[in-house]
Amino acid sequence: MKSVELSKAYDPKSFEQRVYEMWKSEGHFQPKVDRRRRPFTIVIPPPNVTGVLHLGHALDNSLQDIQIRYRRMKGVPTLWLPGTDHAGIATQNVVERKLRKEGRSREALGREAFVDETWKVAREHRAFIDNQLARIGASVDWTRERFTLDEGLSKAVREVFVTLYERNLIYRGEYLVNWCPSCGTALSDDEVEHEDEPGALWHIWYELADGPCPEWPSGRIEIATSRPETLLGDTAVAAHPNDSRYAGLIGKKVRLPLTDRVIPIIADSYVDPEFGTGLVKITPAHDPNDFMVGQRHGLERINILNPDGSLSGAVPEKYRGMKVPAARAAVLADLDKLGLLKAEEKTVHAVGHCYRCHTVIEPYLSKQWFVRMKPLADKALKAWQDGDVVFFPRKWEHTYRHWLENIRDWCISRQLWWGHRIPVFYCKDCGAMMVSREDPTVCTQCGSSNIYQDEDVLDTWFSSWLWPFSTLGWPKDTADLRYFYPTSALVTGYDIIFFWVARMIMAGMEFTGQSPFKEVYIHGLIRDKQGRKMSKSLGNGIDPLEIVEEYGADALKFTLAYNCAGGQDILLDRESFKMGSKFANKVWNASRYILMNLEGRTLLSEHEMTYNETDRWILHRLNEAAKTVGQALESWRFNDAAQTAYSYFWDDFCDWYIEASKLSTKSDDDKEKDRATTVLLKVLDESLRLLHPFLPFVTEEIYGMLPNAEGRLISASYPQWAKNRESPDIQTHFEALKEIVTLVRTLRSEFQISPEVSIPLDLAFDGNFAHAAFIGEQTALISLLTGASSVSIGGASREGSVSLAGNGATIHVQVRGLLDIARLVDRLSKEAEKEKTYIAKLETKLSNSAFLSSAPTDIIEKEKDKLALSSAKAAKLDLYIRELS
RNA sequence: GGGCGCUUGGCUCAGCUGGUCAGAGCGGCUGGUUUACACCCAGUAGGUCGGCGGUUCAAAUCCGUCAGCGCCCA
Repeated sequence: MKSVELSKAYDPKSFEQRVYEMWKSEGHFQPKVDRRRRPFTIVIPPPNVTGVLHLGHALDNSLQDIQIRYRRMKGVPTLWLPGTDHAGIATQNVVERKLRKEGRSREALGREAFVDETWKVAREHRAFIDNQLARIGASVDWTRERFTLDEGLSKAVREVFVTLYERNLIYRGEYLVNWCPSCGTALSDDEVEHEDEPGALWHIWYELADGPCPEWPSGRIEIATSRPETLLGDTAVAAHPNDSRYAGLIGKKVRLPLTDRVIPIIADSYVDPEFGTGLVKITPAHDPNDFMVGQRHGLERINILNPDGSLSGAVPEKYRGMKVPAARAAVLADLDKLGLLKAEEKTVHAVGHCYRCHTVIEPYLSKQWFVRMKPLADKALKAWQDGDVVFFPRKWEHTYRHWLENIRDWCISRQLWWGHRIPVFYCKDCGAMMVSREDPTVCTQCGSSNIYQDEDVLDTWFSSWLWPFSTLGWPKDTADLRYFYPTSALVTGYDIIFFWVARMIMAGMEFTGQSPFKEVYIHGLIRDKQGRKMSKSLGNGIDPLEIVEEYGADALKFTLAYNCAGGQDILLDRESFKMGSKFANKVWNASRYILMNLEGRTLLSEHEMTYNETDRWILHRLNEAAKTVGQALESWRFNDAAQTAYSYFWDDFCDWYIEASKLSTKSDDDKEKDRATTVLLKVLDESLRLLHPFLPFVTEEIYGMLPNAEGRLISASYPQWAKNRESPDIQTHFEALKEIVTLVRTLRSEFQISPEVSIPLDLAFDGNFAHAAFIGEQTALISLLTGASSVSIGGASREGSVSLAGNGATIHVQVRGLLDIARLVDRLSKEAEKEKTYIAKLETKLSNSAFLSSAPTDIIEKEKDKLALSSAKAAKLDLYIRELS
């Protein structure tokens, strides 16, 4: 057989894209549907079509890829469905910015042309995102890629809207909504981010309309507000009905400052008598609480804002057109001039911002569409209570439950052009409203053709919440839907549990009667080393493609998985990815070594193979690793899985097994060289399988060069734990061997005995040493690993030797002449000291009658064993010290 | 105001259901050109597991409390 030459350096750029294209063109990403087997399905959390994948996406997709590859190799029909989200507000903003730069505008273009333009941009960006996904190695089934605005998905959206309307779960009404003046649209409560900001509480005098009176001689009352400009829309002042201070004022009127209006003083239990002065201005059109007070008291709602956030015609002339901050300043200045501004008290309060553009949100009165959430939430809660959906880690179930139990109706209409148009039509003649699956041509009430469609579009999340089944064909009863739905798992970050995860479960329950996925794995967020969220404005973001360029996609994936523990956030910088890169390099070089030594070798067939002790040891280790990795992946412990694979490959396979194999491969015995090479290739083959989910590219590339490999690694079988691979005895024997080797190496290192100096070793065993027979057969190996000139068992002259104490074994090393004896004595003394401290601890424990009577017997036995070992070791150390002195 | 998380060697962090779990990677230090790998090898550096109290034969691991940091929801 010929050797296989791998390039000297691991260079992921030279093969990653080629390998990806190969997988894709050979159809490995497509599920091999087998009706008899339950499939493993994940739908990708669809990224914004006009966005760019950041490290968070890289993490999310790496984790999904690992799971998908693992299941695929286990022979499970596996589907990972990719796609993108039209992201209404974000995308519209992107396109509007682009238009502005070109000197154009949405308004000038008109709706139709603008939507066309947006489609163009979306298509371009989508190709960009697809490429990013491919570059990080996502093994998604591109033939099933979906977009939330696809025809089928749009049909699903419409079906859901109409059905919910028919079930009386969608309604339209005029309410206070969260309004983003910059985006010019309403938002749902979840799309508002609250931040504490420095502000103030201004105390303002409101004068009684009828002047001073016996009940209120001062003739004026003090109101505290954090938003003084809204007083222009006040329609009442309220006190708590039980607040005796103001009992005499209820029913009287005050003159509203800066206006010519007179408004009543009312009593409402919403008012907190402890807060401020206990008197509150009521602005029903600009505060959610005031809105409800207004409803109870039939107060007028005066909307003082225009959609762009400027003050409307409802306010006195001089304030019209001012934006809120300017209006606030003007109102305060004017109040001060009039002597009506009593005081300014600095405070901090939570201010809502738009999650897309960070503009301050205004409560704004408008007619919008809402989903009645309570009935949907109840079903989603039940799914969780019944165990139909399980969160990993479990703690997120509290967040999920809390949100659902305190659910508020969902404002789903958006004043945008990009999105699913609301399927509601109005008749201009008779005013009828039609909610229908198909576009009507005439009014169903009066037959008039003078009808028009609602101008607004739906919240993007109104399509995202259908994603797990709309992507599989729903509402049609497709083969994919029947086979792959409900999906197996959802992988995402905790930041969208409300937005997305909970709503998907609601929609799944309502429309398919099942939770759309069985397991939800919630991972942490990627942050920089200071713990800050990565963001454009901070400039601390890391582009995953830059990492792919610098270190390779495998390094990216492995590093992320290795650091993904529980649901903890992951703190990273560019340097962090060296970890994965070094590991991939190690895999490359270990393989390179094995493949470069095939020259002239003949591989043995299965039936002529024999395994020596070291072979059985590594097969045992591999077997254990396969078991641990599998269990870890199935319980979503990515770090445990990655760490197990890492230490198996590096520590066991490279540092010990390959080194040990040189005993055979560098021997003169051709038969033995053939045998050893066969085992090396076999173990390498299985190791590559074990590592493939974490390092897909490099393992596939190497696998392709194995002389006896068949097919592609991506579709090869995953190592499974097997009983007949177990060799627990050899495992403990080998641990004893490693201890002996390490003792000698440490001696060499500490006393700087150069590698050229070959030293004779003689081993002696305690009477009850369980590994004596094994060690006795491994003298050649010990010699190789320690650089000893000879290894004998009990008998060599101890003249001129120093002694090293292991657990049950003693190594006599013929180097006394080379050592600084005083230093050796010092070292042995320290070691003996440590041992004695440990012994004392154990003795205390073992003389404690409470311990002896309460602890399980196996624990007591273990402690006794430890004591015996340590005592023997301490005794030996003392002996050696005496011998040297 | 309610809820959650974090505080382990210089740095970033693992440690599930309490008894070799005091660990990893990076960094540091010592020594290495044995033709797989210097993205390497061998060895090494001793951190009261935030403070206090409790439960237990036994706690980094459970409970309480305090302090600091962070997040989510009001």
